[in-house]
Amino acid sequence: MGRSASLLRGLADSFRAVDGSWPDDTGCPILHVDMDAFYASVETRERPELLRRPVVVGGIGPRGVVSSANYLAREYGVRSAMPTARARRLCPHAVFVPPNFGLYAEVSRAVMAIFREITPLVEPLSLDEAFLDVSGALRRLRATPAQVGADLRGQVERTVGATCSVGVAATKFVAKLASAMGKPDGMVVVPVARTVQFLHPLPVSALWGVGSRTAEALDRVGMRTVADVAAAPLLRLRRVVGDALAEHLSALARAEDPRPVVAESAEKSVGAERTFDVDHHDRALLRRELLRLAERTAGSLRRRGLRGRTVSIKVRYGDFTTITRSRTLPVATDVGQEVFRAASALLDGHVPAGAVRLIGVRVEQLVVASDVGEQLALDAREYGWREADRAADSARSRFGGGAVRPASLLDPGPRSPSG
DNA sequence: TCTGGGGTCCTCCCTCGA
DNA sequence: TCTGTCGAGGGAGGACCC
Repeated sequence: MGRSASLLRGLADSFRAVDGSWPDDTGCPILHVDMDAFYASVETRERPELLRRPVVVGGIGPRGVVSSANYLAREYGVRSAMPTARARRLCPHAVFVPPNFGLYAEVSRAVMAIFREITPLVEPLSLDEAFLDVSGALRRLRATPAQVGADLRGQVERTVGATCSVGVAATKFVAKLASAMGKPDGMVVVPVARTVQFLHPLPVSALWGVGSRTAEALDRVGMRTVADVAAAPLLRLRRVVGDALAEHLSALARAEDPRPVVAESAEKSVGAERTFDVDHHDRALLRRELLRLAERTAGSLRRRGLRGRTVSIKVRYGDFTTITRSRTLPVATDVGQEVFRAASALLDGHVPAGAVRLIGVRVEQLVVASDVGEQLALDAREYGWREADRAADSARSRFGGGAVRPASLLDPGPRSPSG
């Protein structure tokens, strides 16, 4: 461990909750709760024989990547987003499991229900993490935020049999950093008065919105820590990362993050994509896959009670160059055939030939279906397809997902990691 | 090392109408 | 009638997050 790493470790330890005591949590109503190696934990819970074995959840095909790895697998260098093939080389004796998102969603619902018993102000970020604003619940619970966090951790473990880590702070950004420092199975509390001391030694990549590209750009001008960003004049930062990101990073680096915990937020787009096991040139095959993805996307829209106006397709070639093409429809739709027609026209008219690695469909500019009603502009053809889609949805809910599908999809299609 | 899938947000460029 | 400007909205691409 290098000097700066051990410095950070020492810093984290000074904020950690140990044996029922923790730093001053006055004015720290924001909790960030993050399940530890969530998918791998759920798999282990379902299959106790996996206990004490390295477990890797991810795509098991030749182009799969790791979604989650338990801490035993991480000791071998396995990380999420790593190609599964590399994970196999690093840890050949690990158990590799394909993801079961239905199961994870079910466990996630149980976890979120625990959070909502504490406060209605729960903002889920994904299946395995959420922000909670407990400021309104403290009096009722007769507890401080850190006590709420400690109780919640026990309750989650007893109810779903998996551990979580909690960050307690005055703002969302700091609470999120704190929970990451608490991992695994720990809690970190960042007192208001020590927030800057907590933030400033961290690398710029700790800032929300700084990935590898932005970190490189900041490094080129000598900004390597959060303290460097906090001290930088806004004009200089703007020149490096653009106006919006500069404002955002400068505020975060100075511990300013006024974003509230928002219990519900409207979805902006819905889509589906697929990476093939091998690259494909065949347009007929690509079009069939596009139909499958369009039907899946439209199904997701209908389940959510949404329709969308803009249909976009994404094509990634074998050399990883990626293009997107989009078209805005006159009226919003949730009909698979309508989405497919737009997507197919984009593929035929705007996508150069080549070896295609990935193809995807996305629908944007979403509106709530019940707000739209049956549009007057709807022509007889689309009305017919919508009725057909509804009948198919109802058959699928009774007889299973594969019960109804377009005739052109009756052949199994090209193989992929996701099936 | 060789890069999934589902998303959000930002920037830049272009077109169109006022 | 022609030209310039400005803002809105669409489209494309990229970075980022989990």
